Amino acid sequence: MAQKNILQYLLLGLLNQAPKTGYDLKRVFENEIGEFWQAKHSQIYPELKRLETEDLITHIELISGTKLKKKQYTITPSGVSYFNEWRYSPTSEILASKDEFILKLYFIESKNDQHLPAMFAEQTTLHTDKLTHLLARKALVFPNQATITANYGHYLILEHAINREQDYLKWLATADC
Amino acid sequence: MAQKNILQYLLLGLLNQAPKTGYDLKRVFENEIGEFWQAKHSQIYPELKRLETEDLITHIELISGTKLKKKQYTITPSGVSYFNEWRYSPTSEILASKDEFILKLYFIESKNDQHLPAMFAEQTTLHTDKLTHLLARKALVFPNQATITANYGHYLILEHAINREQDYLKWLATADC
DNA sequence: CATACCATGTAAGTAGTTACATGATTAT
DNA sequence: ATAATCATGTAACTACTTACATGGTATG
Repeated sequence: MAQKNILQYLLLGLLNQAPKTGYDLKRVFENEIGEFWQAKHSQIYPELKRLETEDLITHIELISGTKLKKKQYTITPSGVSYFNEWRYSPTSEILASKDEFILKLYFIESKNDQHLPAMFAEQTTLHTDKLTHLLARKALVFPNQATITANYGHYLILEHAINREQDYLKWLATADC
Repeated sequence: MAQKNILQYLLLGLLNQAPKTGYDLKRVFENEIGEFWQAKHSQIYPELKRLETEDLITHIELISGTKLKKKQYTITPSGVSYFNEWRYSPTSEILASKDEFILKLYFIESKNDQHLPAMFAEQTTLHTDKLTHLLARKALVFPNQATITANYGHYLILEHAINREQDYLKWLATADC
């Protein structure tokens, strides 16, 4: 995945919602959008610096407590238009999803391979755990209609993640026999 | 995706089925397993060279026509055991699927956003085309039960890809309203 | 005879991970 | 006081893409 620099748009989009620090952004990747994009702090901090040199964002320094410095980034007007350009442009390519389990399945030669049941059982556990976690998050973050309306995009993405796990589990159940 | 070198296992697994040239391998990525892993020839050829220095594969030179040289790679016994180690080891981590469309959705603020219908329509077209293509491939490659039995892993992976597109389309249909 | 495909390679660059490094604050 | 978390950064490396480069073969 070395080509489009989608990270920059995500950072701009997140800063377009509200000013944030690098650490705040890092946490968004760990939580809400982590299901569909990952970024470590070691990638986020340099990218924020680069975006600032491009005048797409600016920062001010805040002090937490007595001496802990943090940089709060804000999107600039040109940052907003650069973000909107991406946001409302066609999304033609379906980005690759890589699935190591499916690849291992590819090398199975027979329906009766003795390893198949254990492999399916393992994935079922894994995806069940993930689904449970996502459902718990949904219940926590969206307890009522007002919270959904206030964070509609986040809701959509979480719903999609839940849907994806449910379908994956359904496939595991039917494929394994 | 910079960490596990899954490509090496895929190359070994494919050579474990039968000896192949780099170009043969390149085509497998374009066709059968391209739905779940991608690799360009510029990544495949150097990796084959590396695997040979590790004594996991060897090659002989063949001549096509009168002078076109090609290298046919064969897996070695240590290559087979290295492959099997991966193949039958637990697959604990669910690898990230990156979806640019879902990320764009994340930044939608309201259910009534005027851009939503066009965005969903575009994705519906995209995934419908992909599904059509996959179904055509299935009909072509697996015309009868014998072809399924002979390439069971390939069948499983293609079925999963079809299933995934169907579920994605189902979600697009219900989420868009 | 030209186009598409077969066949192999390298170079340069971008994206992303892991590890190294440091220090402050909050909760237990 | 100690562990978890807040907060920011860089260095080294691996994975992957795009572009450059070359030449043979088969089909119409």
